[in-house]
Amino acid sequence: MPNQRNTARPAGKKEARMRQLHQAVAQAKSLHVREAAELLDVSEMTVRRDIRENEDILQFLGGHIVLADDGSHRAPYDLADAADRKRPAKQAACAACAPLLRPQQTVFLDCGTTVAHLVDLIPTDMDLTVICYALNIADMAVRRPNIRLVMLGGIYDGPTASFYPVHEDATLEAFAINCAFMSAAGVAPQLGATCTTFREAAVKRAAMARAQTSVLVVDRSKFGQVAAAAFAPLKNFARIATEDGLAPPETLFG
Amino acid sequence: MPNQRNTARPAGKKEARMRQLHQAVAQAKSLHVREAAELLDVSEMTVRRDIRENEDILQFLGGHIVLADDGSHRAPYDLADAADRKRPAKQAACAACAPLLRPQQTVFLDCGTTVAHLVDLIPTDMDLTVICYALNIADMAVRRPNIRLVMLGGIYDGPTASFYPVHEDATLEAFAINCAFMSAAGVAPQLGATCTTFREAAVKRAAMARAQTSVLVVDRSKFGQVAAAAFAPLKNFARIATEDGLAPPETLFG
DNA sequence: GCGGGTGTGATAGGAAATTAACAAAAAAGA
DNA sequence: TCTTTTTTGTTAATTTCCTATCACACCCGC
Repeated sequence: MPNQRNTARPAGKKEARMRQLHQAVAQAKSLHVREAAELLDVSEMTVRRDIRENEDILQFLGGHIVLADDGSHRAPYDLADAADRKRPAKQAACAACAPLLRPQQTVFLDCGTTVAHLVDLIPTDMDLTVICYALNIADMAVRRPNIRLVMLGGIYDGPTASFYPVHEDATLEAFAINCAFMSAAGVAPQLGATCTTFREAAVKRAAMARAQTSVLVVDRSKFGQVAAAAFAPLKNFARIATEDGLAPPETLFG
Repeated sequence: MPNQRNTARPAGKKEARMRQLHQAVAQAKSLHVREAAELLDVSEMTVRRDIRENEDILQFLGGHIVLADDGSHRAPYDLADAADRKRPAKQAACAACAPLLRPQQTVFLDCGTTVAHLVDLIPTDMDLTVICYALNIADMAVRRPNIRLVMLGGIYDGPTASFYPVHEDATLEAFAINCAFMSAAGVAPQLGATCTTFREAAVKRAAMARAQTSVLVVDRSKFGQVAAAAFAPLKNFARIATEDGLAPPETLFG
């Protein structure tokens, strides 16, 4: 299986085209096939083929190319990441922890594409307060009239589509969080849950500190991975949700 | 002028349909004509006609209905408001104050659809720090790699698509604003610039307090109007930008 | 009840987009 | 170098969308 490369990326013309296309579409919000073809200097047919092979990244909408899936991943520009992302697994993990949602509760939703799927699983008649700091999450939550949305502001970071506080942020202190749904770039037995940047870790820790319960939502491909910034030992999570369902952290890693 | 009703609204079948359609599209982000037709229980042809008459609200994109103008006004759900909005005037007002932008500056962009057009007028090679608290502004600014975006967080308010702080917000205090581009619901000689809610006024005042210069960006239809919350006398603005260009506040209202 | 107007539905023509199939070109491997 | 495989371009056929036109139903004023 030659598609098992998650680190080095030996170019590949297709991938380069998709990357450029994705950036152009993200910027313009929609691009006509014809324009895309001459931008990439290939035939219209090739553009169609490229997009069909990455249907979960870009999509056709009547001759125009748009971001797929309500642009819920407008954030992860990198197609290497985009390609290895397993959306079904992430959705399944979210489905596993959706039953934890209770009406009138306040929940924290972490950044990334994983917990974003949780928004779709909130019943349309369940009143809920959602606290987030990622733009893709906010974008989705805003469409739900039954959700009271609270956003933590700060400086925008493109790769995570999130805002990071410039000082200490007092917003979180105004809320008591019933359940924090956290994502992670890596999950390992000793190092616990890790993410890529330290300021991201700081926000995560702040949220978990104010949460009654924390749930880690990851697909199993994150197991054994380690990223630069550790933000919580596994003991701090009441449950870990994966595509295989909810499990207490002790039962993982033997 | 029978379109001067901003409170009572005597139904109108078309208007009711558009309202429902707009809500459905805002929620689903895109809706096929066929689905829309059976949702409204009218013919496909009627849906097309409805949308063509309100092209600045909803738009066709190859058989699918999407929010017009990149969803930059995802906020103002109310079609009565949406109908009276004059986009060209607002764009012209923004064009008038675009020359005030300087590289490396920090600017504040107020909420609403008016100053949103200013984002489109920022040259793609001009590095700029933009501070905002409205989701539609953030949505647009994020697409520009040359913009450093700062967002003020808080509780989301649907009608203005903005976030209002839960406590005092320390974020603004970390920045020095070169120019604040403000919007208003009304502009009147004695009462100055007014907006609809008091918490909106509070944010506006806080921003202007930290700004070297403030510019009021409005179309002339706002002149003589008065809303509930006054946030600044006209003297506090260095310039007022309308579709007729930039003018000092003294020259208006004789 | 009788026109005039408006709003709505149905049909057909043309334009555009999507698909499929095949040929040419490029890349990879032996 | 030659073959094999992959990738790309072209063309044609099919489907889909868009527009225009006409016909019918409804509402109002007279």
